[in-house]
Formats: sequence, C-alpha cells, structure tokens
Amino acid sequence: MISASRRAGATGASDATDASEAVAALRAAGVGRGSPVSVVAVPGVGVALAFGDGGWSGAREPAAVLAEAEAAVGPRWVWWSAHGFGAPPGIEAAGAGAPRPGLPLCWDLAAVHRVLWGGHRDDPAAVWAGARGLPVPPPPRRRRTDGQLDLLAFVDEDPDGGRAGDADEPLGPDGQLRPGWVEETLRGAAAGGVELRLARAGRFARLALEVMAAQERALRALPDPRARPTRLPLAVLTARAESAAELLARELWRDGLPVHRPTAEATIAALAGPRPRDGAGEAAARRARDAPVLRHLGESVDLRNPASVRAGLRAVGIDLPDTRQGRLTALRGTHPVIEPLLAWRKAERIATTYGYRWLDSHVGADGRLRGQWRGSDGAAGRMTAAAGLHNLPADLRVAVAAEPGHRLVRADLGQIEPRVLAVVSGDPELVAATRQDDLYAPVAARLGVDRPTAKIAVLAAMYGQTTGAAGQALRQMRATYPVALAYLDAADAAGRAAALGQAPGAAAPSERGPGLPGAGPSLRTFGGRRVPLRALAADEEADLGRASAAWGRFARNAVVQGAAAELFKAWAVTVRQELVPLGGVIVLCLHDELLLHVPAEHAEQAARATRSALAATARHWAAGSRARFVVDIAIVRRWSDAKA
DNA sequence: GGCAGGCGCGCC
DNA sequence: AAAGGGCGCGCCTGCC
Repeated sequence: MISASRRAGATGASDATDASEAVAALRAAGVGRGSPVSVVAVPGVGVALAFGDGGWSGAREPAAVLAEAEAAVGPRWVWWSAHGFGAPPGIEAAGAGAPRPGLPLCWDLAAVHRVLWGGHRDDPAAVWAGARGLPVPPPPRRRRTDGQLDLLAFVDEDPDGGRAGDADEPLGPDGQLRPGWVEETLRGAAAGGVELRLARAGRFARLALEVMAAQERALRALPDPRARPTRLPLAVLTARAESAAELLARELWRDGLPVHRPTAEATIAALAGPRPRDGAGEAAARRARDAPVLRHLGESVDLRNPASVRAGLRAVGIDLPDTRQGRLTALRGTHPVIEPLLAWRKAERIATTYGYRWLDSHVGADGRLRGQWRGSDGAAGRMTAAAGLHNLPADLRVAVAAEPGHRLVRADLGQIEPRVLAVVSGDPELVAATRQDDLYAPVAARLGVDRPTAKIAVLAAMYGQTTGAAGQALRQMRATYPVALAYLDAADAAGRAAALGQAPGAAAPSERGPGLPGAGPSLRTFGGRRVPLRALAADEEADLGRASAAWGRFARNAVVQGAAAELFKAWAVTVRQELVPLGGVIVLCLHDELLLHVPAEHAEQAARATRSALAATARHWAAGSRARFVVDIAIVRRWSDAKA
C-alpha cells in the first residue's frame, strides 16, 4: 500500500493509468467479456473497482475475481463510496481472502472526504471539488423514495447546454464533475456496449486515483499530533481506518445481529403485553396501558402529549419545567402518580419503538437484526446505526444470542474517553492515571473526593457540565489536570468564538493544519477529522450567551468523542482482520464496545486477538504516549450474560 | 396530506 | 441563576 500510494501521491495524475490500460488489465484478468463490467484492476497503481449492476457473470464469484485481481495488483483497494448509490458489490471480499495483521488496505474516497472536510456531505461532486480545490457545488437534490435515502435526483443540466458532444466526458468546462457521471458509471447504467463501459471504467479509475492522491497529500500536510510520530502519518491512518469502517458497516448489514426470536417475543410480551391481533386489539392495549396513570391524572390527559402531561401534573400539584424521566424520578414517593407514569413511559417505549412491529420489520427470517450502518456521523465521527441497533433497551439484550455452536465475545473498552483525553492533551498527571485499571481511583485520590464524585468531575469536564457537585469537583480538576483542562477549554473557546463570529484563539485545536478556503470555522480531532463549527443564526441571537455556550460544549466534547471514535474504529477494523481466519464476524459496534460472533472452538482465540489488536492499535495511534488502554472481555451465549 | 421541529427516551 | 455531548426513533403539534 505504501509504495502504491507513494507513487500516486508523488506524481499525481500524470502517473495514473489511461483507459486502454484499464481495458488491458480487465482483459488480462478475464472479466468483462460479453458481460457487464465486474472489476476494474489497474496494475502498478493498485486500484480495483467493482461495478454495481450485479453483473457477476459466468462461474466467477465476486470474491474470486477480487482475489485474482488482488494477486495481480497488490493488496490495495480503492472505491468511491461503500455506501449509498451504486455501492460496489463484493468489496467485502477485499482483504478477506488473504487477511493480514493491521488495517484492511482500502481507501473509501467519500469517507476520506468526510474526514478532511467534516459534515455529512460526500456526494461525488463534493468529493471531486474538495480534491481539486474547486468551489463546492450546490448539493444534489434528494429524491424522496420509500425510505431509501441513498437515491439522488440529478439535476439534468449541462453547464454548456449539452452541446459539448461527449456525454462520457466526466468533467465540465469549469472543471467540476458532471452531475451523475460517477453514479451512472458505478451503476453500469451508461448506455453502450462493453467497449464503452470499459472506456468509462478507465476514466473512472483515473478520476478515483486523482482524488485519492489529492486526499493523501492533504492528509500528509496535517501536522502529526502524536508525541512520537511513526512512519505512517496519523491522519493517513485515520483515513484508512475510516475506509475500513465503511467496509465494516457493510458487513454489519450483511451479517446482522443474531436474535433469538422466541426470547424477544417473550420479553416484549412481559413488558408490553401480548401481540395485538388487530387495530382494535392495539387500541385496547393502549387503553390498558394508560388506565393506571389516567386514574390519577384524569381521562382528559393525553399521555403522548408532553404539554398535556405537564398540565395534568400541575393540576395535581406537581409543577415541573418538563416531564423528563430525571425530573420524575426525583419525585418518587411524593405522589402516587409518579410511579405509574414512569412505568407507563417504559412500557410505551417497548410497545411503540421496540415492540412487535420493530421485531417484524427489522429481524429477518434468518434471525438477524439488520439496520443501516454508517462509518461516521456528521459531527465528531462516531458510527451510527438504524433499527435500534445503537439503542437497544437493556431489557431486550437477553434476546441477543449466539447461534448453536457459536459464542458471543463482548469486548468493552474501559473508560475510553478520559484515557483518550490523556493522550490527545498529553496531560502527564492524567496519563499517569491511565496506568490503573480503574482510572477514576487515582483521580479520586488526587482530587481528595470519593470515586463517584471523581467520575462526575471527569465527565463534567468533557461534557461541559458545571452545575451541582460537578461544578465544585471541576475546579479541583482544573487545578490537578491543567493540561487536559486547557485542551478542553481551548476547544470550548473555539466553539464559542465561531458561534459569535470571532476568530478562534491561537491555542485552539482548529489552528492545526492548513485551512480550507471558504469552508468556515472548524476544529480538527487528534486523528485529523474536521469538525465544522458555525456562527449563530439570526434567530439564535436572542439568547447569545446560551447559544454560544452550547457550541462551546459541543466543541469541548467533539475533540474527545471524535478522537475516541477514531481509536475505536482503528481497533475494530484490526479485530476484523483477525477474525477472518477464525470464521468470526463483528456483529455490533457500540462506540466503546464490540460484539463478535465466533465459532465456539475459536472464541478464546478471538478474545486474545481482540486484546492484542487493542495493544497494536494503541501503539500506533498513541505512539509516544505512555497512556494505557484497557479492555474487558467476556465470552457468553447471550449478550445479557456479559453485563459487568 | 406531507414535512419540520419539539419533546422524550433508548443507548454510548 | 442555570448552564451535559452524540445518535436514531416515535409521538405530537404547527405549518404549508
């Protein structure tokens, strides 16, 4: 990978292959004859692209084609985007045939674009403009389809009125990518026969290489914040881990989370009642749920309308600013309505969100719970998951169970955020605290408080909470861990300054690395992800202090949460490599926790590999820091058995 | 009728 | 005086 990228990076587009080379490579690989293009392999540079028209013809399996191409060109895979439009089939096989230690060797242009620029946007036009330093064109309009978010509507406008002949030319006269060109190529939808498709494939490969080279240059231009940088710049490591995380996201969808359906049905029944037969039964169940609460509040209260609940509570002498769980639990025992109302909330959550409808729509006939995974959100860069995969109620975890002959390996990073804070800030006192298995013990000792208070103080520092017990302990934190607090305060100040439209202070992490012309204020995480900030909108200026403080807290948290996400993903994709030969897969990523599904006879080995993968990842990610990371691992049959 | 936004809550 | 970050989801209201 290194040599390939150096070649591409050093000489840029001039080193990229042309269409005829791509065609030759295709023919040499024996694909594409009389069939839709399946794989484009570009020897010497190391790009392989799969096409999305399902055209895996003949006896060849995608994995076999990819393995063959990998043998020919070396283990480097570049694709435009692993999610959304025209996602190339078969890329899960990349690196799977011949797993090697470390990160999978792949590059997702859209994912790396999001690292460099931040935010959600990664459509081809934006990726291209970002790589070429062009103004970012207006976003494509999203066409509403039945729940599918990844189909884009392309404005059918040609900048030159369609007179410029060659519709297969990817670039317009302004140098911008033509709307839809990449998407059409990836879908294999461009008109014409195999020859034309192959020609487009060559152009596409050249575009992709040019974007990759520009991205890698930009990543290498970022300062490496590690105490002792290694040969692979941290931002490049981040880009590779993010790319592999997109691969992982596809595999998480492919494999799903194993759910024992009878257990799930029984659990839901215990919490929300039996499965309603019809609409009338559902309405009856609702009334039955509501009755114990309405007995106290009166029949006119609508429990599903927070304003009505608040008014109803006021009528019985309970005046609250809102009706959240925390407010209600504080009033336990003071009024007979509190307990039924809390129970109602819990049952209602199961009945509406995690009930039979959820089970029916997200758990397949194969007993796997599937939801859409994304490698990073638009803020600090954590993974996201739909279908409740990231917020499954603890009560339902009993239904997450290994298949016969398998085990679940649950691996949980301990106190990841304060340990990450120690690394990114370089605070020597906090680094010293990471030597302990329980980081909060030495913090409590240094602050002279009990452990719960120490924990609150640390979390308050990272989240920006300043009230109550946290406020007091925070002052001690500032005195004891001044370097860490200064790091957080600088991010906070940058967030507030951006909100108020001021230039950030010199100490802010946003000062790291070259700016992006016209891109607005931002921070960069330790790993190099850009976190966009913004000035307040006109309607927020009525409450200037409050609104800007919110951006301060966001920024304060983002530099820790984002760096933790980067470490987590680098670890996760390293674990993924280790699992391939064991026949295991990752079935859940939960911010600081991995759930693996592994043949029983390999569970112990998977657990060991998971532990060593963390050590290896930390050695690179936190090179030069003496900070220590810890992972708690349990081998279980049900997820609920693993709760520490 | 569809959509956006607020609320509340699940998880981290 | 008060001041906790992120995400997805379902319910509600209000708006067009």
